[in-house]
Amino acid sequence: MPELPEVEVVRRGLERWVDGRTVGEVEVLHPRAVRRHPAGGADFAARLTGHRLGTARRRGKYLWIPLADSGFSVLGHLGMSGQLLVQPENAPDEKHLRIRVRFDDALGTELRFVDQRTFGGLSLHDNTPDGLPDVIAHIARDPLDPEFDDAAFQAALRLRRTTVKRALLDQSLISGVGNIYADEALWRARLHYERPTASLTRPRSAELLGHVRDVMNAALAAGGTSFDSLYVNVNGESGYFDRSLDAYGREDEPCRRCGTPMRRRPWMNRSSYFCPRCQRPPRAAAPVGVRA
DNA sequence: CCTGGGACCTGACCGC
DNA sequence: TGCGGTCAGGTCCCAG
Repeated sequence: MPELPEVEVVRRGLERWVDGRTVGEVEVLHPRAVRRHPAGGADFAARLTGHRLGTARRRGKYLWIPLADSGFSVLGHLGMSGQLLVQPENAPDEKHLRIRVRFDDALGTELRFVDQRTFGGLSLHDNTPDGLPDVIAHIARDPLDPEFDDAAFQAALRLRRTTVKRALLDQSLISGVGNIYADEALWRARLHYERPTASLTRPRSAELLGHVRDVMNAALAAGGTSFDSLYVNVNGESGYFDRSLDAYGREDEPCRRCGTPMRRRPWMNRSSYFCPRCQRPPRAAAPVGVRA
């Protein structure tokens, strides 16, 4: 479930609570939680034990902790329902506790990976020369990365033969955007989710990118978006940006700009929320790829 | 190559 | 009360 702002909130929690600590013992309680670690749970636990954790980093929705004394990292993805929690050692196990990391110190807390739907997980990977776990080399920089290349993104967008929301969710083009913030940015930009990317002018795509950044920064300032206790920071607390959403989840409620009831449309096994007046569907165009 | 559709999971909720 | 259908914030893999 979590998108970039929620993952960043978690990263900051890790930076504060586990930075510099040495791993004492690792328990893998569900094999799916380490399915991206091909050598399996026992290998994951053995290779992680004894290492000192460095400062947590993030690209898009991926998080990783470089090991301070080695050339590899613990990579994490929260999937749809994953949580990384720093809990007192004596706190009862969560129902969906999948991995426990104890530390070799006297602070009395441990790191827990909890995940109801098991789409997320942890794994160990060698770092590339630029300090990125090798398996996420294909993930694009995210829009809050100072080195994100706006011009390259806009150019790539125009070359795609797809629709704008699909492009926003394509993590190899721009990372960190998920279903909520895609709908929010499109609403702010007054763009329908099915607008062909090739029809976006440079000013339009620049404006859209600006809205993506604005909505993510605003969500970050509110501690992220959360509708229930499924998404929380490392201390188990929810963010409150859900109160500021303009599009996502607002079916039949009035558009905050024009008052027209918002609509929900099934879209790629999920939903798209939009204002039918502010975000007009694209006119049926000539089939893409047809030449005169 | 690129694009779109389905698979992978558990649980909550709704109507019958 | 139970049952079946739908929905949920993501990513990967494969067919075309």
